[in-house]
Amino acid sequence: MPPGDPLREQLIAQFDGLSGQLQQAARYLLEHPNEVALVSMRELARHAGVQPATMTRLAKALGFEGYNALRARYAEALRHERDGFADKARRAGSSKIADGDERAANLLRKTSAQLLSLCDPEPLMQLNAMAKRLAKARKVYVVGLRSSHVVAWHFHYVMSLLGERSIHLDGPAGTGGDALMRATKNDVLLVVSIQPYTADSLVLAKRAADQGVTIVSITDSAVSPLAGISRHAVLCPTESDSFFHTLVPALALSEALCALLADTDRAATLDALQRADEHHAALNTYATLPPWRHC
Amino acid sequence: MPPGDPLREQLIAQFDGLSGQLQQAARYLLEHPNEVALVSMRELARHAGVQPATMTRLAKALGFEGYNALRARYAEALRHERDGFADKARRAGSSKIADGDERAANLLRKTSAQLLSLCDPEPLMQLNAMAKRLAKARKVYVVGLRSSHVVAWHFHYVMSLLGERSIHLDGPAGTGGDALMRATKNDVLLVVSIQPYTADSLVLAKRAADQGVTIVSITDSAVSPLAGISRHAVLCPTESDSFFHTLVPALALSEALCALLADTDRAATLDALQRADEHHAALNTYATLPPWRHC
DNA sequence: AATAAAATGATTCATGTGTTGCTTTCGCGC
DNA sequence: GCGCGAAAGCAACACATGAATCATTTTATT
Repeated sequence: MPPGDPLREQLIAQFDGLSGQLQQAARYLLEHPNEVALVSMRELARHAGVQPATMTRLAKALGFEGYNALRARYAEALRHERDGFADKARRAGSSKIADGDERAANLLRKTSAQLLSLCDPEPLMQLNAMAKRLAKARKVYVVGLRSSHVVAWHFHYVMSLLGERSIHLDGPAGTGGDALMRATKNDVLLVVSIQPYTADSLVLAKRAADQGVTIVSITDSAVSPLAGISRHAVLCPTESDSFFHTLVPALALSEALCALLADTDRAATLDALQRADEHHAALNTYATLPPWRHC
Repeated sequence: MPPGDPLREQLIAQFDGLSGQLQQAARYLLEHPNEVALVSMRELARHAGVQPATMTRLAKALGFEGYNALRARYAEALRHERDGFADKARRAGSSKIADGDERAANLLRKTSAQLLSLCDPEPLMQLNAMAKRLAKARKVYVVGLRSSHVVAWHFHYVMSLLGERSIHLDGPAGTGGDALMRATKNDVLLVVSIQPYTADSLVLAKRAADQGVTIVSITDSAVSPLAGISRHAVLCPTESDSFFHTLVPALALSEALCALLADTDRAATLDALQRADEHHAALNTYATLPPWRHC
């Protein structure tokens, strides 16, 4: 559909070689590219003032297998128009890549696009609001079970470098939720859960909500069980071509959240990192020095 | 399709009153609004993991005459979104994006680009080679400490769904590395470590290498201490504008690795997932069903 | 525990779809 | 005027689609 689209160019290039009815059909495609995928061929033909068969013939004249192939091409253009970079991304990996490499490349490209989709105004707004709410909490409890453990743990780990406000609800022998008993109305519970939602997470969140604790969540849908009870919910895509859902967008959100929180009090952050640095230096935790030396 | 769309709101509002299959269908509509008008009802139902009839029922539950009316509504939204797209792009830089929004967007965009950079031939090749090596290992030991715990744990979690070849070197009271004592030359140790490299990880890797265990690693540099002793090393970017290094690319690599491994024996994978599914169903682990039902 | 009610799955059906082969029309040189 | 070839219209077909119906399972209620 955009002026630079290769199909559009082809249509224009071949136009003069087409004849009568084909031209009329082609003209309609050029002028109403978005209609193509949204209505049936017969209806499209009616609008274009052309016989249905002409559309089939045009498709073949353009080198497509049949009309459906042409239609699919327009549908694809519609899907990816929002992010015009999609073509760029697709072309990027077009060089000589091996059989199995293509599989991995597709997974990574798709995930990359999902991260970009998080830059839409809506998730950004929620993320920012969540950061503000977390910043003024007395304590921040964090829970994320099973696959979501990845995100919850990472959030807690980073926050624990910055202070002692974060409490990870993840103890052995099922004691994970116990710390919540001391939660107050000034506290916030960050719940991370994506489909399939772990039952324990939901129970814990519900209990906390009843206690008056503010719930914020990183989850995957506006109709997630968490979205209803959350003060703020950031929605992240999780779809993947593999058999499990991807956690990469959720983790990226967690990192962004941590960055925003660290920004709210730069002085305190630097001070905390200084202490952490000294601590780890004394213990020889690291084989090389932490990287925030030169910030 | 936009967050404020009345149909979307209605869908969310009515969601709790819907039942089972209807909810699953509704969820798919919410998460893939642009697909609705672009594919047939039956195909949509397949993607949503739902019977075709369910889509008809959902349409009527939402007050539409039939599915076609619903579909027309989505088609209209698609048409209008594109109209609105023009001026949205026009005032893109100007409008109300809060200060913190830009910060988060920058982080996410940068991370997204880093994922794309993993689609270069070099990392893909390494990743594929690593997957092949892991596929024929007797046991796969996994270690990743501190921030890298995120990646190591995720890899182990997914692999544990697929079988019992994976062993996570992460026990309490410093016993994490003990399992390595039983490692043989037929085993592989996957080490995840980025700067600053945790000393314990390196010690463990060195010991394993001396035992004759094959080392593969996800790390951040060709001159990482791990790269030298690794049979295969996938390098991932970790740079971030925040004070900590990003783990998102490393996690994405882990996911891709898992997908490649799952692909090597599809039958076994599906069988293992079936078992996992039954297990969790019996225990009521999840509040909703795992998503791989309809693959 | 038994029954009713609702939800889900499977089957069937009428309709609309894209396609194809055939007929008709049109343009053009002889 | 007459054939000739390409383009355009037409109608029938095979097939997929959305919807309606009935059977089965699940869930709730008494």
